[in-house]
Amino acid sequence: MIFNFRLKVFIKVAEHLSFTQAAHELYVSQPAITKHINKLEQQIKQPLFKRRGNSISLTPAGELLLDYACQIEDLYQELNNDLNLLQDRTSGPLRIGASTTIAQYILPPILATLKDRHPHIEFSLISANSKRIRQLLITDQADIGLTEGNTAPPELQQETFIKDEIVLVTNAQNRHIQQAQIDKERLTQIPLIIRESGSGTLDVIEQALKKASIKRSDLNIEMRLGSTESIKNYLHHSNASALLSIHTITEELNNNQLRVVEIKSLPIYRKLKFISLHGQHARRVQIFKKRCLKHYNKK
Amino acid sequence: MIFNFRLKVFIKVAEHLSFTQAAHELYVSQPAITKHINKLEQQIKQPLFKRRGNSISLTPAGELLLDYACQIEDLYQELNNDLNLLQDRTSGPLRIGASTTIAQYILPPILATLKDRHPHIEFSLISANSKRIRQLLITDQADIGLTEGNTAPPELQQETFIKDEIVLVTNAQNRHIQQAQIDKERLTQIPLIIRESGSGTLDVIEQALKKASIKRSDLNIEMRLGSTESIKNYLHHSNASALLSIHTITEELNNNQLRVVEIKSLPIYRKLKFISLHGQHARRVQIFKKRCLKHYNKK
DNA sequence: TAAAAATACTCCATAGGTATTTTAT
DNA sequence: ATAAAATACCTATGGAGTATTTTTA
Repeated sequence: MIFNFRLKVFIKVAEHLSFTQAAHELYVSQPAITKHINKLEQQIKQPLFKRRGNSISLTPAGELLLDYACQIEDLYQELNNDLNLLQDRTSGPLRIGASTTIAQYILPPILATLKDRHPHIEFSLISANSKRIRQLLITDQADIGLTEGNTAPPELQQETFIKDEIVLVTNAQNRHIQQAQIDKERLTQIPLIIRESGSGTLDVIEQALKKASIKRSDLNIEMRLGSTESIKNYLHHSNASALLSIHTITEELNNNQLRVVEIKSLPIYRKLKFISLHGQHARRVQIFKKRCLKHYNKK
Repeated sequence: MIFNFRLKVFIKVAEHLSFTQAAHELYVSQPAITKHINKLEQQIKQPLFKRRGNSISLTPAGELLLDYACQIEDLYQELNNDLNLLQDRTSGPLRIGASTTIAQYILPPILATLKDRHPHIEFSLISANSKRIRQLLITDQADIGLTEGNTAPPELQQETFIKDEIVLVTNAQNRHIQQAQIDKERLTQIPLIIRESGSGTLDVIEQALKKASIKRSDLNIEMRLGSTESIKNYLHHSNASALLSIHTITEELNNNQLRVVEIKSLPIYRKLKFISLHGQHARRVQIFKKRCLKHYNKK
């Protein structure tokens, strides 16, 4: 990916008429935006925005630049597409960014198959939170991202990968919960282990509970733990339960170490998505996506 | 002026198929060019040039990039034109780069008139050698340049300003040369003061002498001095003569301090030129050029 | 007074330089 | 052997960050 970041900054600011907003979408600080715009104004020797303290608008020079900047960005876009097509090889590096759960539980088997079929692709997997993944894509430090389907800035293309389900899990020997199903009122009595706040998984859970009119204070939260692995290990020695992505416990379900308890009329779903920069059509990326989808469709 | 220097580097290298040549024309070092190209290749993840030790050629990716890069540069060009038209004011900064003689003797009166008529233009005058002036223009540290008409890279537009004449000058009281004319054989006997080697003035002199079949060793060089002012001061206390641009001695001719001695059939002329980046159509630049030309035409 | 942009400062990565080595004809 | 590009190393500038201040609706 080759482009002019300063122009991109300008376009974003012009689109939103806000330095702060642009800063968020480009994952840089607001003073960084200020400096880019100042530099541009200095280069063209005239102001691009009229500043009115807490709002801005484009000057005629700004309008003109916006027009050209868009054209230039489009050219860069096209260029990058064509360059990707050209190097369409099944060899070379592929930098995948994935949020923690996906990187730990979903991708490893897929990557194993892929490496087998495409030994010349050099996979590298970065795991980080969703925001950081989006940032990696925008700054061209990753070729493809996999995260929970959060809102993303418009230059990021989203595509559904799979549905994920968050389920109630207990130790398979748990005698406090012997049914395969419970109703949502019962849920509030069960001692629960959940992830620390800030986790993507916890966010979805809270949203679903809200829909079902359950307040977080209604829950009987026994403990918050920092990782899925910690939670699973805790469950092995406790009669508490946890809300976990179904994908994180396939092993333990097969071994009969853990057991899923259905919560009647409270399904918690989320979509896991591929995200990539528009025009990211490199062959390796396509191969990767296709394999991911196939892996889950054959089941 | 706003553009992408790295792309410009690539275009230059692609045009000449030479890193070294591109380095010269862009006034940067060869390793700098190497680094730019490497960076580009890294960004697009494929080589742009095939290196064969002492020659290079474009890869298909290189051909593709060249195509787009030219389009992008053209857009930047147009953009800059339009921006210049927009800010067409008779106020603001005007950065002039001029070679020493021009900056010291030719521009001051012109700038005085101009400041009078356009008090809102903020003139700044940088004096340096011709090469440095060209470099200032290319790197957008000057808006307009004035130098002796040397060869310049193709992105610099040249336009003749005035003809300059290098003349033989002596102290007005010099009793060793009383004629108004001498022939070129006599020239070789006269003790001469000239500029140090490297000076643009000296270059033209040597070329003219060569044409007249006079070797430098034929001349009776009494001393080399570092500036025109030094030479003039020397002449005031000596019976030596000097070859100086006619423009540097107008004052002393009026005061009858110095005297011009014509050398028969050995006129030494050079052209002084405006140089600017193509598409430098800012109003202030036009005003400046027009005033320069007018100043000399009215005479 | 509250929201947004500007400023002050610190830090690090990058672009540039010079000197030298490697490479392919 | 030579011409050209690559490499090594050093320096300075610019871009990014955080914390804070200024501005105006």
